[in-house]
Formats: sequence, C-alpha cells, structure tokens
Amino acid sequence: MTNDRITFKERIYSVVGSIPKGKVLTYKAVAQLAGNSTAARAVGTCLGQIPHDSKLPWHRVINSQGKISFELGSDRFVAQKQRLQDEGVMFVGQRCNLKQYLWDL
DNA sequence: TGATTGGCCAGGG
DNA sequence: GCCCTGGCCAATC
Repeated sequence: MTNDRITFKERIYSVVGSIPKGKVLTYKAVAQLAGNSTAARAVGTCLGQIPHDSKLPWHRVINSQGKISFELGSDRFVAQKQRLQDEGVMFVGQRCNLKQYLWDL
C-alpha cells in the first residue's frame, strides 16, 4: 500500500491519544506501544513537535522518573502540570506518583 | 545522501 | 536526592 508511509510521529499520536484520563505514560512506554521500545528519545523529539493546540493528551507523557522533562516554571511545564492535576494527578514539586498514575496495561 | 540535532534511559559518584 | 556521561533512535536540513 502507498499508505504505509506512517511515521513514528503518527503512531505516537495514536498511542498518546489512547491514554485514559487520570493516567500517565512514560516516553519509553509510548515508544513500546508505538512499536519501538528503544525509541524513547524519538518519542520525546516527536512530542516536542506537537503544538499546544493539539487535542492529543501530550501532557500525560512524562519521563521514566515520573518527572516532567520541561524546565520547572516553563510554559509547557505549567500547562502539563495543571492539566494532570485537573485529572487528579497530584504533583510533588517536579515529580508525580508514577506508580499510582502510570498506565499499566 | 550525509551529518546534525533533540531528548530519554541507564549507571555511577 | 542531585549531577554528569555515554548511548540510542528518529526526524530534520
């Protein structure tokens, strides 16, 4: 098919869009669901290209340490933290309860 | 086509 | 708990 030109970005979008409310995923987890467990860095790069206007819950994607990769106080950091808290995800400084909110399939 | 950038993961001090 | 380094992969120019 000529439609097989789907890039990781497209696949990542689908995975991120499948994250339920109140749950979070790590970049690595998204990479695995996208088909490449070793492309966590690619996920971060692709997510960085997603505009804030996107309907994708990109804010539900954090690093494996349960922390937001953005700079503390950054525009994205505040937006992500606020959206997550609005969904019931409590944050402690720069970190959140990964074990409690991690989307475990 | 080739090289660079960007960003997370893992380990060690 | 924090900081630093090396490695890896995909997208981009």
